[in-house]
Amino acid sequence: MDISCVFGNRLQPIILTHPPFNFIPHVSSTTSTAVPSESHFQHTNVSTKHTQTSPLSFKTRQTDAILDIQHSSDLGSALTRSGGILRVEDLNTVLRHFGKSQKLKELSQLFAWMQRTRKISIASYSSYIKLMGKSLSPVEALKIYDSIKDESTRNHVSVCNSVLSCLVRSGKYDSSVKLFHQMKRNGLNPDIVTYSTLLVGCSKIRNGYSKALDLVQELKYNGLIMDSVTYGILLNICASNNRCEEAEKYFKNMNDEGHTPNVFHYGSLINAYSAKGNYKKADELIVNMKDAGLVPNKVILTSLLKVYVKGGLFDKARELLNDLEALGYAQNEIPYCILMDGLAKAGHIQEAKSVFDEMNEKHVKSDGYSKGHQPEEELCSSLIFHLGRTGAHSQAFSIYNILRYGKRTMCKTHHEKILHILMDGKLLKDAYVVVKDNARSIPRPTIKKFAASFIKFGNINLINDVMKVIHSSGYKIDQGLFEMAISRYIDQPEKKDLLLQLLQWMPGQGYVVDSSTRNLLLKNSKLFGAQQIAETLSKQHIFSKAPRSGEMKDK
DNA sequence: ATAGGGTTAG
Repeated sequence: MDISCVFGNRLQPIILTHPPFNFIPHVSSTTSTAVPSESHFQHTNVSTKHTQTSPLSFKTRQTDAILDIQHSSDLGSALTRSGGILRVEDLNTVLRHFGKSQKLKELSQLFAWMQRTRKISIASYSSYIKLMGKSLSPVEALKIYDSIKDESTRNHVSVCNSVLSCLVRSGKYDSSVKLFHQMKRNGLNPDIVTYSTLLVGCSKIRNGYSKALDLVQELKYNGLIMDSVTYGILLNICASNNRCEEAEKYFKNMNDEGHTPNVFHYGSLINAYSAKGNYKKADELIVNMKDAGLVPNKVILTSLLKVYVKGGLFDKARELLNDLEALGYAQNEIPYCILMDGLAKAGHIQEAKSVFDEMNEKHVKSDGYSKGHQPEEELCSSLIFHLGRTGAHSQAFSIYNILRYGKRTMCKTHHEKILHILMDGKLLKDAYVVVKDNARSIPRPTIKKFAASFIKFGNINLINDVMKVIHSSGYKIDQGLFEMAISRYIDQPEKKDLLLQLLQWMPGQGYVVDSSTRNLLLKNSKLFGAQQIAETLSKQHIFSKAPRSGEMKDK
């Protein structure tokens, strides 16, 4: 079989890295385990002193040899010293041990030694490919597979299944399907492990549900029997694709076929119910689960919380959250987030806020499930969104501030979002604070909208400050805004000083009033003292001419 | 002897 079909080009055989020894993998499923133990000694230089004088039993010496190889600081000499006494099965155990403890160097060194001394079996290849695929790139695992020259090893189901799982694990669904077809073309009979592996692939892709159904049909057609693992994967797929009835059907089938469901099977089914908020069925399932002697764990109860929230049973959900707290299952933000978000969406803003406050009081932490995510921030942002949408502008702002002054870094887009909410709520002074601190992270159109609304409706005493702040953030103030500001001052002539201040500030920053604003000012100049206005405007005029004459001089 | 699953968060 040629794996190159999977990536389209022929992969470099691994042989190149270990030149003279591993050409002929001298492996077949029959010879590997049938090697008589005495023959091991001809491959290595086992210390004669050890083998002859040791009073220990052969079994004990094997155990010692395993420990020697697992813990030696020099694997090469440990293998020379202790490798000979061991059977292939023992070496496979050590191989898996190195894989489990992430000792990659030792893992490949031992495998190379096993190839060289031909103490290697199908199981060694299956394990090695699986372990390498877990920690290294799948390409590396494929190279290993490609380097296998022995047909019966290459075409072995468990070896192929290992490669399949490497592909699936690294998200290469299409490649895994290609390999699957190649396997069948080579006359290999896929087994239930093959199908389960491919089903896992279906659970990781979009629209995997119908592909999963095809595979189930095919495996049944081939006379294979679904087991509890296969059912587990299928239930998972149903739950995440909103296929509640189908999940129920598979759950029933597996029971009928004599497979006892575990917490994960129950969990998937509850999860399927949670999408629809089917609390009656979920409650019933929890009862069945307890009757079966299983204890609902944190994940199951959290899913149940989701069911209640989705079903609108907020009192029951609140009660369940208390239970979760009592059980120590509410140490991360997830359950609070579920309830809060449900409340916020249903318009129960005050209740959502109180759950939020409670969560903060309890110093709930992120527990690593969030993998680099910032769920606390996400839930805040969701709450801010819902609070803003339902008109609770100042509450939204208080949550923004918790985020802002919390230790976490926050996403720049929050500034813009809260700004819109504050403007909707006419909380312009708060909006001003947000702009002042974050002007550079806010897009120009939003700045413009803010400035316009502040100039029209904000505190008149702060208009000039707003102008200065947005200007120094790099925003070029347009005539429309100046005109609005000046009209506002004209409406309140007692703020004449502020108007003059603005007019005097403008030319220094390269701004001049346009002719219509100028006329507006002159028309109303008696309100402010015609003399002063005229003087200030003429200064602007001089400034406006100055840069142009400067340009001329340069030429 | 080897290969396949494991969950919560719009």
